[in-house]
Amino acid sequence: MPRDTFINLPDAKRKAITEAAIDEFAAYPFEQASVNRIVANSGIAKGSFYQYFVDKEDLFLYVMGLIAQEKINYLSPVIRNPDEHDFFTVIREMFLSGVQFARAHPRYAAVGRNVLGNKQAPIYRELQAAARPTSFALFEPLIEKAVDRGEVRADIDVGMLNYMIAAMNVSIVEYCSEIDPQSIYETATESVDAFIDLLKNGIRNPDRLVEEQPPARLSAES
Amino acid sequence: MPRDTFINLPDAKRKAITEAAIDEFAAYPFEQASVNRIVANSGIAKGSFYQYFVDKEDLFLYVMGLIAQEKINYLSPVIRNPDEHDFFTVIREMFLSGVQFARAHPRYAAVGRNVLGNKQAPIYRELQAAARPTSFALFEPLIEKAVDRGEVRADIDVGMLNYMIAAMNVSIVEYCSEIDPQSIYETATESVDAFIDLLKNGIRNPDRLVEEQPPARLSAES
DNA sequence: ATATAATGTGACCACCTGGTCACATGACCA
DNA sequence: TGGTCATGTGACCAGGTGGTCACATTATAT
Repeated sequence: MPRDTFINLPDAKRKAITEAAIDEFAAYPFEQASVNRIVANSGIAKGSFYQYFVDKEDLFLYVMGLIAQEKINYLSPVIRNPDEHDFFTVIREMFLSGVQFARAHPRYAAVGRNVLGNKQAPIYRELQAAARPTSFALFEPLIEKAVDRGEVRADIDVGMLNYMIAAMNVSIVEYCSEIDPQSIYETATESVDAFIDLLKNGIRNPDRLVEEQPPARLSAES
Repeated sequence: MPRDTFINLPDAKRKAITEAAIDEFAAYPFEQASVNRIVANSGIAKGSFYQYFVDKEDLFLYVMGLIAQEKINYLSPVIRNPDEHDFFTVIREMFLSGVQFARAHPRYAAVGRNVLGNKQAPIYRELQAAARPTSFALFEPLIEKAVDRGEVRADIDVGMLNYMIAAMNVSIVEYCSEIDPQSIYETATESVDAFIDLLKNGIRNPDRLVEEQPPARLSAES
């Protein structure tokens, strides 16, 4: 946690520091981020920095907190009340919120990407330990409920689907910002819908005759 | 490229250096990897290192070359002759080869993960620029051919599917090594098959009556 | 045995890192 | 005005970085 001296700082100064920190953590993963650059870019003295934060990590966690809070603002009512909606509607909203968040706050998204890489960095494990329980605990029951409702195939591996959807949630943001960096809203929506459709219906041609269905698993005598 | 002095080195010494380098790049991303640690762990003098390699980057690219070559060995005949097989058979083999490679060479896989994170690091962009053309150029036509053959839905976005499959190829390795670090062969095969099944058929319950099919895209008046 | 070339070596370089600390500055109060 | 206390400051620290270089060692060839 930042020290009181930081909290009591004039808004302009506090903002300057915060902005410089976000820039730095967006440009470099935690280990490579430089306190020297941050203080230089925010126009404060090195010594002052350590009166505001106990650590580089202290600052980093503070920034992550800002990001998390802003991210929550992007969760639509649909996601907050997931039980009242179709499963695919919920994850569609989730994907969309991710894409929109990344477009509205590209620097925040960059920070997130930097921490999501380096998964074996100690700092990641700390964050993960804190955040995972909530995210996973919230989502798995959602899938189970979707199965109960008959929206999702009953033979699905819940853990695996959970993992895959989480992975897709990241990939789709990457994909959208890659094919259309300016990210027109409609393009993103179309991409998300296409993703959802793939997830929902699969990519197999449904018109195809199912002659050779049995040997779906071949070449491995396990 | 390593200098001749490195190529001409006695096998034991060359191996010691290579091993130490792999360990280092598996433990740290390129920027944080330390030449000092590498020379210490391989028992050579700092000066000697720079007679073998021009750079830290030179060594890194050498190691990446080793990994790429070993990875190629894991590509089954099915992948080498993709046109002769069903599309889903090909990507099944691809996923499997990825999982098996990661199990057989965990350090290599760790190096790969470290470079796949830090996507904005200069070193990544260099590698990507070199490797992407081949990987993408090879795979996209495969999807197109699958569509022509009627194996895959014709209304699919080829670019997106390509992206998604590439992303899944990474996620599934992560998933497999997470649920079963020792990675029994059968477990991995089952997981891959489950993934393929999801990709193929989607997660929607096919038995469900398609009453509310039309309003699949709702809540966005785009 | 001697000259020459190739290779091994670690002290050293400039630079950067996160973090500290003695001191300067300034605000507030008596 | 003088005293007290919170805040601002940058020189400084130990330690690490990638990379160099003058020199020692070894191998080769004459």
